[in-house]
Amino acid sequence: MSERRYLGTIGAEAVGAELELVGWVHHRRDHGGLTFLDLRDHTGLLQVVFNPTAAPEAHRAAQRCRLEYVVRVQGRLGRRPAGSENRQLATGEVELAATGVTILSAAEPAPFAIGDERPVDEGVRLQYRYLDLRRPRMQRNLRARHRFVQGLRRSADAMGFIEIETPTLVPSTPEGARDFVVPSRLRPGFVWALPQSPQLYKQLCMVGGLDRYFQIARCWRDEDLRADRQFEFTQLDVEMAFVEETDVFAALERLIGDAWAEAFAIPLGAPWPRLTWQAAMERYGSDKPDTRFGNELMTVTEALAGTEVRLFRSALAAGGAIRALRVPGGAQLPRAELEGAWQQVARDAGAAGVVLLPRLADGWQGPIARAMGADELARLAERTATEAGDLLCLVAADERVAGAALGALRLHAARRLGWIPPGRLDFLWITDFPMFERGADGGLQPLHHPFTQVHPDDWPRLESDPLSARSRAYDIVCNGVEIGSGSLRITRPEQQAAIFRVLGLAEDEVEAKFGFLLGAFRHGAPPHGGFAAGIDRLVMLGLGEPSIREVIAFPKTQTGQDPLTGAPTRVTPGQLRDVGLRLAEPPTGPGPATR
RNA sequence: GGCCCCGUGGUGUAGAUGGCCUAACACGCCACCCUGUCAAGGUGGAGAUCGGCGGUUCGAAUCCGCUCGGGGUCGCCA
Repeated sequence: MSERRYLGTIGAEAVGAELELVGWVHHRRDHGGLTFLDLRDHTGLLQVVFNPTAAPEAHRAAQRCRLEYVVRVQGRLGRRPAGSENRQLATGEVELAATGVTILSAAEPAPFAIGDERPVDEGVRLQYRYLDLRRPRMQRNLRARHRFVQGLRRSADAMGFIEIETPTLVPSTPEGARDFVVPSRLRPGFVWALPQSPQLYKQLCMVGGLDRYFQIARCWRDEDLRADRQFEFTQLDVEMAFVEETDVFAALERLIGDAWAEAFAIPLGAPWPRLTWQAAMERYGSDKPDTRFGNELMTVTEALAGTEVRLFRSALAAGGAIRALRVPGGAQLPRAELEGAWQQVARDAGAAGVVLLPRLADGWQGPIARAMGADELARLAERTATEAGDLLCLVAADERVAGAALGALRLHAARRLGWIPPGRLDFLWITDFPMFERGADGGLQPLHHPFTQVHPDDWPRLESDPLSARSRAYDIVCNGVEIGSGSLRITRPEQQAAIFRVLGLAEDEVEAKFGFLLGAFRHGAPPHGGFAAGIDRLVMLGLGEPSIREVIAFPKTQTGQDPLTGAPTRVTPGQLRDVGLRLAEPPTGPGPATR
């Protein structure tokens, strides 16, 4: 074939040309005599007309064409007869009068309609992903993703970043997420891990004098999947030497802003608002607040300090707080819904429950309101600006628990009552995260990672009161979705040693796990910091998709399987022998062995 | 591991309170008719025992239990 003409680009200027075109049969309209085939490629549709008197051979061949056949057609491009133009179609002024057609590939009837946006069961879509990819949604999404990534690359290049590929067979570390482990054939009994992030390598790049590193990095985490989480995902990974927070912020705002403009033709604006972690927790009960709407949380502990209500009194006696969320217009919600779904939201967030106080024109409703004094209710109304018609939600508990429950209710109310303005994008930075948190085992663990710098004001009390120490870590949040996080890194050995002491890591343990990094820092390490942003989530947001699976070509299901290939598969005895492994239990369930 | 939702021909759906469901509709598929349609039209046809197994019942797609699959979410994701 000479020069390929794409179907969606063919217009009136080509009228009279002899063309040879290829594509999929999108629609077929057989009038017995005249037969129309709509030919499709990724650029659009073109109508091909087969006339039995003008080209009997081609017409007969067209009768055999079915939907989704791949065909090559020859003919002359003509203007459509007056009155038969299709204004819905970009190429609707013209049509190809076919003189010949070749079936390049026949097609069985598709399990679902290709040219139709109607929803199809996602399991079926994934099983036939190659057909799903032909449909408008995935075509649009993957092309937008491509443009987004190209935008990132162009922008990074323009700012002097260089793209480095770091290894995907890396040492396994027990910290953080569960690793995907790869057995090592040449050292039986030893394993590789797939990287959860290129963190340590990019820091080594800084020591290596590369100055500004970036990578479109595939990362793996063997944890349960969600709408916004897959086993493997792609992040924009960035590290910069000789920088402070503001430099990293500016770089990320520009990178994402440039890519956003390129993929979605929307200017994001900059700089993005910054909110400390403390303020986010107080105002939204979340470290990834959805700031597209207000309705912030309030604290009413003082207003109820002298309360007789046992529920409140016992929480206060235990050192807890009473926090509040006002739901304007919420008093009309059915009692059954409040006591059902709304209570459930609070319980799922870890609270024992939520006190739901509808305020009507004739006063507060519910048994707890009746147990409260009139002055108490008046103070509550004043403090929270609750008016007739509103619903007041109160949670009395540990401050964090109360915040989490009301934060969850705030999101629930927003979806239920339509508080979220459509089309809005609220990017913001969350700063000043705590350095440590308590893990499930009661021990301290880094909130970000142990190479994060401590806030300069908090070094003095790092070891005496580690939980109060802030770090120089920061997140990007957009519309309540965590987009990514970063930090300024420690490069001074004595600071790093202090962190490891707080974490209770023995020196030989540190040496075994991170000796290579600490060694590098003894050879002239520039101060540096960076960021990692989830590309799947960014593209999902940009497209308004509800799940990252909609922007990933071949995703896994929630149970971590690929319905298309059947992976994961069993392993043959030979494969196991090669890598020196023996199965403790035979695998159950279906699934063929590979090879 | 917990909680919640869903599972009817190839696809999408309908099938309150169990019997009139020997399961309906739309699209798709097959055949025939039809020379200007474009979600073409017309006529006819094939195709599901209601995810699977077990139970309750005179009787179940409809009720119960278990199980499998899909999805949401909590835990988990330094």
